[in-house]
Formats: sequence, structure tokens, C-alpha cells
Amino acid sequence: MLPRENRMRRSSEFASVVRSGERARRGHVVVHRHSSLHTGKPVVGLVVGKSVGGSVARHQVSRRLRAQLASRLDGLADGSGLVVRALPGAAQATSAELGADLDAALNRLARSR
RNA sequence: CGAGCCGGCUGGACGGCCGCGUCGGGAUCUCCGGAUCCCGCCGAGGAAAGUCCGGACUCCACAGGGCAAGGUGGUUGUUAACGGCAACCCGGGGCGACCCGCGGGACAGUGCCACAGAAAACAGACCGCCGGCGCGCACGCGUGCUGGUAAGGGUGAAACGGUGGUGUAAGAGACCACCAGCGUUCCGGGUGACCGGAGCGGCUAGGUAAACCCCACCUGGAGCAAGAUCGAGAAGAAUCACCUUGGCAACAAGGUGAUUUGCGCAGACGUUUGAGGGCGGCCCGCCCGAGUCUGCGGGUAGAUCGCUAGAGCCUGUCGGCAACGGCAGGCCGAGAUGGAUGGCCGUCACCCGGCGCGCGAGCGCCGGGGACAGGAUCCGGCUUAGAGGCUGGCUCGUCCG
Repeated sequence: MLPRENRMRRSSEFASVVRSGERARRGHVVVHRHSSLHTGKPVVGLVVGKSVGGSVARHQVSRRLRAQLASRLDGLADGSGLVVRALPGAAQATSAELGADLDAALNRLARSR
């Protein structure tokens, strides 16, 4: 799971990342990134809507995404904010597939800067 | 052994690596708000679900009564309460164990009753049956008109009690007996719903109240995003600093941070007799300058509380047919808030499929599968979803003893 200091906890942060950050869609996820959100450790937030599935499916997807993101925190710059939005169909994906989607999206964002 | 009826329990286990949340203890750092690390305890369900009822709790409203609106509807009990549950009653189904019932009132009133049928609610003569009159006649009857008749046929979910007799032209509760049903009186049993028995009456009464309606009883409204405490500021604007992108640069665009400026009320000081601010260690001085300062109040973001020890759970015992209740002892079993309780992998057990071995029960190998579904203030129910596994009692049938 994600350490507490790496969690995005304010809705204003979600809003500014989604509204004014860069965006990349790969596979089952859309990744929004804001490179200078604040000062401190990088923070990550998840958006898993009802289109993904029921309560059990949504929680399973977000737990898998959190586990995949926890191992990728070292690749994120300090001060940056990341919001990962799950698309319908993510409930059928395995953790390995979700991790590959995340890597592809993060590479896309890294090349565009 | 076969077929069935009614329940109860369970909802995979173990391990490895990496992690998360509350609480407790310790260490370190600290701007004294807290932060980080280590250790320990605990960390989703039988439905946590749907949010359909009932309560606790909170705020608002409220003298009392009535109307409206909504709900409930056999009786007795149980409970904090219920539309729940238990036992019983009545009706229906089953050989039976048992199951089902949206189970008050249809003489308070209104409405509706399709299709079929002659006629459907102050019923109704299509066929049939019977009488009278006329005509024909093969003297059995046929036919026309007129009247009687609900016993028979046919339609229908339902046709104005059933069977037998008296009676009659034919018939009819017109009359009689018995039966069913209705009303009523009395006796007996039961807390009661109701049951059993005896008598009397009039001979017969349709259904629908999840149609309006009537009767009895219940209900004030909103909900933990309730509510309580603390409470910076944000937006926009200005100044400064930093970052990114573009550009030779000035600069432009975007972002981040810091500072100032905010609402209502009251008061003080002040606009050339200069409040306040900048430069500065301070004074003088110079510059900017019309508002500034203080107190109180309300309150957004956010934080804290509410927030988990309770109509609690387990065991024993007593009362009760039971639901349930009394007593005694023991136990503490989630409290998150962009939302923890997990991610990846392995082993075992279980189920399914294929192959091989074995006379066989079965064994081995390979592959696959494990449902429904996750707290969000908390309880009591109901309803719905659901892969499997374990288990108790009872009924009917067959065979054996």
C-alpha cells in the first residue's frame, strides 16, 4: 500500500492536477501528471468510478493500482502530483497488465517533457 | 433403500516476500502543533447489500383537541419498538411430515362485473314442459295465437340452496322432512380469536374493499453530509521570489510559494494641524499617502468531537409449549474519511475435465475452478443475491427381523 505521505488527500489537488496537468491514456488507465504541484514528496491519487464496476470490483482495482504505484514512486520527481483514472474494463485486468499500462503512460509523459 | 418435509452450522487452511489503518508502549527529531522509526494487540459479512419497516441518538417544531395525509388489519402473547417473531384460531392444499393466506366491514352508501348467454342484481322465457282458443287430421298428433311455468337443456367464474316427498294442467319453499347456510336465544368450554350442543325464525342471502368508502389502532418533521466546538482564509486583485516553456535579449504565457487586501456591528485616531506605511539599529530627515487600528459577532475550507461497551457476546441455570424473559459467571470483537483490513507467489485439502494403471473400492499425472458480495452513527427485523460443504429431527413407501 502507499505510505501516507505519498497519498493525495485534498480535492483541490485532484482538481488542479486533472485540470491543468498533462495527460496520457494507455490500456485501462488515464494518467494525469502535474510536475510542480507542491513542495515535498510526490503524491498519487486514484479515481475509480462506478463505470468500472460494483463496490468490490472498484476496491480491488484501486488496491491493485496502489500496489503497482507504490513500486514506481522512485521514478516520480519531488513536488509532482499524479492522478490515475481507471477506465471501464480495468476490473478484468490483472495486476501485471495494469502495471504495464502504467509504465507505458509514464514513459509517454516522460518523453513529452 | 427410495421419495419427500422442516430446520441448524459453515462460507477454505497454512506459509514466504513486500505493505496499510486504529490503539498502547518506547526511541529520535521538533517551528511544541506534531513528524519519523521500532515493538505489541486488534483490524469486514451472513447477508456488511437493497434501504423496505421499527427504534436509539441529534436538531427543529409542539398547551390541548380536531381535520387532512400515510400506514397497519384473525386472537393472545413477546419486545425499546415494529408491517418482526411465537403459539393458537379460521379458510384452502397435501395420504402424511407440513405448507399457503394482501385473514376487519359488502344489510352505511356509491361504483364495477369483460366474453359467452334468452337473461348478470328490484334478474331472466332461447329450447323445453303445460293449459285455453282456432285450424288441419292418418285421431298417435301437427300448427297458429294467447297465457302459465325456473323441474330439465345449453352459456358462464357465478343463474336466486341440495336430496326426497306432498302438491299441480305443468311447476315452484307453495307446503313438509332431513342436510347445508344465514340470523337469533340459551347452555357448556376457552384470557381471546373461536369451538361444541340445544331451540326458534324466515325459507336463501352473488362477487369485488391491492375500487372509492366505513370502522379500530398507530404516526410531528428532517436526518451522523444529524449536530457540537475551534476556525485560517479562499476566489479576484496587487507586490515579490522561484520553476517550466518560447525567445539572442527585453519580455510573454503557465504554474508554485510568501505577503497584503475580506463580511456584519461598535469604538478610537486621521485627510496638509498627516492616521498609517517605506528607507533605517534608533532619532532627525526624506518619500508614499486616505484610510488605519482595536474589540465583539457570524462563519467558508479545514481540523477536532459525535465515534463506537452495546436493547452487546458466550456459558450455565430457572420460568415459559414457544417467541422471549429473570439470575449468576466470564469476555471486549473494526472505527477508516480520496476512505485501512491488502499486492504477488507457493503448498495442502475440496470440486470438474482429460489421460494412464488396477478385477474393483481407488491411485497417479496434467489442466482448470472456488460463489454472492465489502463497513461509513449504532442496533432489532424483513427482502433479495449466493459456488459449495457438514449436520439434526420428522413423514410416506418397499424389503428384512
